[in-house]
Amino acid sequence: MPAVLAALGDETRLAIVGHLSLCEDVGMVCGQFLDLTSKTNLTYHLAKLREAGVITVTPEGTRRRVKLRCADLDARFPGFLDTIIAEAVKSPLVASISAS
Amino acid sequence: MPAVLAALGDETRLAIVGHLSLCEDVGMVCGQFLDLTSKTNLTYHLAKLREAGVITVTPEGTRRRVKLRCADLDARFPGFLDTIIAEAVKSPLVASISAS
DNA sequence: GCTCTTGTCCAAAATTTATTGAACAATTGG
DNA sequence: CCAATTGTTCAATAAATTTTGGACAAGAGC
Repeated sequence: MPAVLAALGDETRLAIVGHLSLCEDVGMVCGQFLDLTSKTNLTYHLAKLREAGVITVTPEGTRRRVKLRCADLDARFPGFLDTIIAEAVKSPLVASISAS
Repeated sequence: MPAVLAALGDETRLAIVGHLSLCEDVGMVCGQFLDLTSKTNLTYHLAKLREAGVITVTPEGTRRRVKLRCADLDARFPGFLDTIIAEAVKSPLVASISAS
């Protein structure tokens, strides 16, 4: 739990989660978050989220599909994710991703 | 919101919140958390929680009474605090405070 | 086999957080 | 007033996190 909170307690990662919540089923590809930060740094942040159990990253050709682990999180911390994403989507950083 | 998450994404502070949730109305006095860390460091962590809007600290003679801002947090992030403290109270650090 | 795209890995640098210790305020109670 | 209690402030250190750049892996398509 502290790990999940720490993972989400960062503007960049919260923006990623916020945006992932807008396309739960489809997920996204790492490159779509390049407005937020550099490619290398993105790998770092996504690793943090993955280690905390917040997202899954599955290879898909030369890409990687990133998805929010909604069901798992809701099972572990009921209601928690809903509150988080309700706030996360308000971040201006989320809009910056959508716009591109 | 990121500030709140960052504030709670720390074992020590989460333990403080967990224990405060056990005595919501009465609150606690800083000295009661000295099992967790040093006096100086406690001032630091409590400041973090206060700045994030998680607790209030009111002078009471030579002491300071620390309280969880349950109502305010629930108004800002409905359901959030409940999930947090449900997990926070499980921390062994919370038990270490109770025992003393 | 090449090349392009998409990401990762690694080591270094920059930044932020957390922790410590010594000295200092404020209040209480004798 | 004096001493004890309770915390704070400040500057310094330690440690963890974030960011960067260069080189590299792995698949896709020509």
